[in-house]
Parts: sequence; structure tokens; C-alpha cells
Amino acid sequence: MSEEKSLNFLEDIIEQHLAEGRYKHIHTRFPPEPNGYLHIGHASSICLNFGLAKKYGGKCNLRFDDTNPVTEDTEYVDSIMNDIRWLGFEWEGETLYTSDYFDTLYNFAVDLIKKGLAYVDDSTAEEIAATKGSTTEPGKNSPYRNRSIEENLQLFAEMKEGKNKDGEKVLRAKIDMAHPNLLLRDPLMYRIKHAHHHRTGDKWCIYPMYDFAHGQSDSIENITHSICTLEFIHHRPLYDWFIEKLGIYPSKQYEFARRNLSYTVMSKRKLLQLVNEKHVTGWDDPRMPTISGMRRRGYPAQAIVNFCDTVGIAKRENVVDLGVLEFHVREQLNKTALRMMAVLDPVKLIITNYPEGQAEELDMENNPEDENGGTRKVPFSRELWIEREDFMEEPPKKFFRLGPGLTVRLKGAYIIECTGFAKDNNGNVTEIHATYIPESKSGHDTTGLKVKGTIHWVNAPTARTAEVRLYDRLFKVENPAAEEGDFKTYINEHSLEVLPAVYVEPALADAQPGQEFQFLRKGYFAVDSKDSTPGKPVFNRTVTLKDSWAKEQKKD
RNA sequence: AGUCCGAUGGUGUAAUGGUAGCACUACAGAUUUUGGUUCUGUCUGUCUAGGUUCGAAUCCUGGUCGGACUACCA
Repeated sequence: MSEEKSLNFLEDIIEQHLAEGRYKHIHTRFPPEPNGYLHIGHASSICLNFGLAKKYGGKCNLRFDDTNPVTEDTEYVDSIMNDIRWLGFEWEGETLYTSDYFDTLYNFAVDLIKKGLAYVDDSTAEEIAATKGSTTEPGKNSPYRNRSIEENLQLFAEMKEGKNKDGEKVLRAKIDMAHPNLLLRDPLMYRIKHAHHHRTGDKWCIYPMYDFAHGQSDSIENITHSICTLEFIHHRPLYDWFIEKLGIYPSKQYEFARRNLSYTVMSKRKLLQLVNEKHVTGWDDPRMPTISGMRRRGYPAQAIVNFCDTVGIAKRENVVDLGVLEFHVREQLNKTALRMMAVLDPVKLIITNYPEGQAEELDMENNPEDENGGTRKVPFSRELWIEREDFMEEPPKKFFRLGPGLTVRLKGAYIIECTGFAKDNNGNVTEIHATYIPESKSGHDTTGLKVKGTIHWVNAPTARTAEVRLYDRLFKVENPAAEEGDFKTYINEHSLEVLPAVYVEPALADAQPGQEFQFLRKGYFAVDSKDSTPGKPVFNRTVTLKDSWAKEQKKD
């Protein structure tokens, strides 16, 4: 039997509810506001809501929380749906929008007015803020708080009809201006915004606030478990208050702590700033923690899902190490990525005893992790490109690469011995000379020799070039949002390094956008979906390989 | 400083009054035609002071520390 998997606190609650018979089936929802692109934090919420529904045989809706027309746009709606599907989830039935409920919500508001629980307030935003009180001081009642029901009905209807300018009036719930929870000090339900809505157009000029839309929308959809992040915890009494006073289906809200990732920021406001101020090329810049950025970077959807699953959820503050995400990315890619050879920082290697003009094609394994991966032909001849860092004039003890007198195997080819090298006037190595052992051919090696090192290479005459983009973490500090001052001062100015023309083996020239490879010994690379052109792929480094040699060197 | 939430190795998360476990990281070793992968092993933890109990990470009380709330945003 498989070992018992422990439950998170929400699964505990749900299993209890199901056991008690409180619900026959659960119904969750993912409720993004279409005002930005989804990021890894949303992925967590998506995996949670859709995952819970799947696990317990329930349903999960997708509902766009589009109550603020000035920040929202269909561009975001489209990207959000795309991202959810890419992650491998599908929502129940039609795509839902809070804006579909505007009529119902309006009637709910009228109902509360009739019950004497809501009133129209002519105060300005400043006046309302000033009379709100503070965490230690109670607030003061608005002078408009005791208008008659008839007057409120009349005034609210006029608000809807557009008789007022923005900000002239609001509708507020009549609760308690001295309540210790500031959210319950007569919260705003409706405000006037003469703005074009991406779906309802100009039909409305009053829009419900989050608190007068979210719980009711959940209720309308018969959501059993409305899961949101911790900062909404104070809203829960209000969520319950509206539902109770309206007498509608009692959805319940549960909160969990949002996930934070080290070396990046997660708030939409900050991400928007990075985009607008051109610190990145867009929402889908491969350095962004957005789903679309990660997709473009080459992170497999399954890796993101696995990451969310293993990190889990709880109610305490957290910063998850980026290394965990990268582990899952490598875990996936190791199984699927085709191995190829590319030389990022080239130096010429000449095999002096290999006849000039001779060439051969060697069989090379596509993926040692995949039995059915097959092989491909890779051209080989006297002149090759190898990695500059694979040669040292005066190699240290445990350097298992090239240096005068040292031997290595050329991956999939022959064992060679370094016999010399040439330098230019500045002391830079310009070419390396070696002799090969014909009997050591890969797969037909009769020499019995054991060499410590194997290096990758690209045949010089047939090499193609491609642009490679190396990415590093976007920020220099673990938790930019928690540091002093502007988070942008912690941006890593070396987060992108462009190599305009690296040498790659010929097969790579035909790589298609979205394809993922492992460049042997250099990392995983994905073909950029935006900037690649036919025959001219651009490769994004998804993640490096683990490098225990680099680690070893750091110790000295 | 009012109200609310939280505190378990470096990180994240389990243990629901009864052996503090898992994953990542780190470290050591084995295997390896990628210094990759794989395999084996090791290190490191219950914020604090009391109390209840045969027994407390868990329950109670006080303290400490961290976070959220005072938008016509969500």
C-alpha cells in the first residue's frame, strides 16, 4: 500500500464537512481580478481550488472578479484563461464574471436599504476617511446615516441612473461606526464610476465594492468553500454579515497564507511597475514570476504543479526558496529534454592527427533517461569548438578536463590527449592542439583506457550559430519586498546576459518554439516563443544543471 | 499601541495528548562517456516561562517575536 499522505488544514476541514454530511459535494472557485497576469502565487491558489475539487469529487468555477472597470481589461481575461489551461486545469461550465451579477447585486443592495441596513452617504472620500476613526479610536456617524428608507431608495436609484458625478455619493452598509474591526464601520457597498467596463460597457455607472460582490457571488454560485489569502481574514465577518442579512446561500470563507518565492516580488503592483518602467520586457519576460514568464522560460507546467503540491499550504508567513522550484523544473526536464551540444564560450580545438578533409558522422544518444529516446547523427572532423573553461594552461589537481598532457573523452567521439596550444599577443589562448586515439571511438572502444573527464564539443565546419539568453534571479536579495526603501534598488542588473552567436550542432537550427533541450553540461534551454524565427532559434536558459565542480571551486 | 492571525532544522511542510517525519538545501561516499542523473549515508528543529497530565509540538495562562487591518483597490 502507498503511504498515507498527510492532509493540509483545508483538506481536514473539508473531510470533516463531508463526513458530517454538511455538504454532499464541495464547490470551490478561482476568482482572479482581470487586472494583471497570473503569477506563481496564483498557481498555488489554482492548484488548491481545482485540486481540492478534483480530489473530493466536487466542482471548481472560474470567476473573474471584475468590479473595478478602470483597472481591468479583456487582455488579462484571455491570458488568465490561457494560463489556467496550460497548467492543466479546466473550470466547471461557463466562464463566470461578477459583472454578470450586477443586476442581482443591485437588487441585493435595494433589499438592504429596505431593511434599513444601508444608506446613501454624500460625504466626500476625505470626510469618510476622517470619520472612520483608527485602530484605537472609534469612528463617528455620518450626518447622512439616518436618512429615511424612501429617501435612500430614491437617492440610490438616482445614483444608478447617472444623476451624480464620480465620488458625489456612495452607498454604505449601516453596521457600527465603533466596531473594533474597521471593516465593519459602515463599509462602502457601491461607488460611482462613470467608466467603460470591459464587458458591461456603459450600462453601469455604479459598481459594487469587493466586499459587496465577492461573498454574494460565491453565494449565487453555491460555493461551499471560498478560499482566499490571509489578508482577507478581517473581511470574513463582513462576508458573513451580508450573506446573513440578505438571507442567501451561506458560502463560507477560509484563508491560507499566500506563497512567496525568494529573489522575486509577487505583488501585481510591483510586477506592473517592472513592466511599465521597462526593467523587464513584459509580463511574459522569462525573468518574471508570472506563469507566462515561466512558460516562456521553459518551466514545464507539471513542474509548477508539483512545486505547488510539495510546498503545500498553511497559515503562516513564508518565503519558499527558489531552489525548490528549480528542483522540480530539473526533475521534469531531466526526463524529457533532448540532449544536444552547444558551445557557449568557444575556443578552437585542432586534432592534429585527424586527417584534413576527413569527416564522419557519429551516433549520439538523444536522452539517456529515455529508453526510447533513440540516437542522432552528429558530424565530427579535425576542427572542433570546445568550451573555453574546459581548458587550463596550468590545471589544478582535480581538474578533469583539458590541459597540457591531459586526456579527456570528447562526448560520443574519441579520447584525446592535449599536446599543446597557441596564444595571441595578449596572452589569450587561441587554439588547443590534441591527438586522438582512433581505437577509442565511442561504442567501439578497444583501448581499455579510463578517462576522468568527458567534454562536449561542436564540429567547427558544420556548426550553426544561435542567440542564447542566460537568465539569473531578478533580485539580489532574498526578499526584496521586506527590504528598506524602494524594492527596485535591489534589482539584479546582471539578470540577463545575451550571447548573440553561440555554436550549436546543426540539428538545433531547426528547433521549434517551445521545444526544450538540455545543452550537455550547460543546462536546460527552451526555444523562445516570441523572438525565434525559422532557422534562427533563440534559446532561453531555463535553469542550469547542478554544478558540483563550481561548488568545489568556490570552497578554495 | 486596539482587533485579528501566526510561531516546528537553513527553507517549506507533517505529526490532531503517546517514536518529532517528509521534501528541498548542505555535507560525505558509490555509480556514471554530462563534475548531470541515479543510489547510500550524515548533520541540523518544536519561540519563551509557568500550568494541566502517567505523558505536551499539540491543551491552558503570561510573555516575546512576526504579520494583517485604518483604499470610493481586490
